[in-house]
Amino acid sequence: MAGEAKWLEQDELASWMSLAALLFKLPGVLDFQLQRDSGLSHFEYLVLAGLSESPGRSRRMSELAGFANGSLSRLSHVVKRLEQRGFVERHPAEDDGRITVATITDAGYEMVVSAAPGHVTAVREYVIDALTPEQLTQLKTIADQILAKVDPGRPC
Amino acid sequence: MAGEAKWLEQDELASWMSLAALLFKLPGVLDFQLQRDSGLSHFEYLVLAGLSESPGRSRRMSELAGFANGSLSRLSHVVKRLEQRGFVERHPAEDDGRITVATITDAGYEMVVSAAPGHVTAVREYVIDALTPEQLTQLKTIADQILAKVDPGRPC
DNA sequence: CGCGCTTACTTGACGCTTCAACTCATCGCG
DNA sequence: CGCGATGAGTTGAAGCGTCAAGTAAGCGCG
Repeated sequence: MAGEAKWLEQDELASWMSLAALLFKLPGVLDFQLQRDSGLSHFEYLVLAGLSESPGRSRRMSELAGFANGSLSRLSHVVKRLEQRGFVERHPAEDDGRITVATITDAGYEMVVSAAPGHVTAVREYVIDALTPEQLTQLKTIADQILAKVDPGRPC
Repeated sequence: MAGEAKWLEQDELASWMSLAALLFKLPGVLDFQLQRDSGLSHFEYLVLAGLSESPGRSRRMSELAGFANGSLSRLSHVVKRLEQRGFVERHPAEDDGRITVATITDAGYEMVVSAAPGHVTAVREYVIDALTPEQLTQLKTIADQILAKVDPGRPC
């Protein structure tokens, strides 16, 4: 690789270690809470939440995949499982037969509604309450700056 | 769930969304870089890096699992694959036959040495260079505070 | 109007992680 | 010493994500 790879300074390293630990642990506890209290993976939750907020409680697959930050293939598998569990339905769009529209069922809707408060509470407990309002602002700025480097072509 | 689940305020939500995006994307690009340039997953890298820095380039399995933040079972599978690739060796400890000691081979050592600069460069590019020194300090403080809530029984 | 190209999704196979069983080795205690 | 309990790792099956290939519907141009 690069012949000139500068190792990290002590305080850079310390910051990175803290961030790395955060990157590893926070998703873990949030996933765990959802799975334990609602039997949903985080991705499944995002899918159901996305549908529940969409007009007609429906959305086409590729849009939904983008919303949930996953590949179309992944979404397809997940939606198949959610359909078997009775939380969503799939129908081809009337005007274009290539398009599949996923719709959340009443059972699915109740599932999100019951899962959401616990999830929000967990986010509040672990993140929001741990920080001062000022730190929250700093965090947003920091995260956005890193994201701009990581994924330059994204809105905001 | 909790009857009293307070939803997030607008700016809380915005900060959370940025953090959530970061949590999702940053591990992705870092993993991708390692995989592409060195053919190692992040976990494999951690295992090899952990061994390369240990006295005698060796460490017992359970210690190594803790270091790499993974289960013993996961480590066992991974080390088996790394052994098949010729990067590590496993031997029972002389004084206690229950213990397995993993040792990195020369090939494995060269692999970490060649992988490390690219990884460090990626961290620098995506994280360090995106922030001011002051923000790096803020980030460490923020991450540590969240981690204290998430995982109260951890050093520092 | 028909034939190839593109779009939108689905499917199957493979690899990795997890979970629960299982195998040994060692320790404690009578 | 013997034997159950505990500790350290390993293994196999099951589930999820990814990648590549497959299917089917629309579009476009001769």
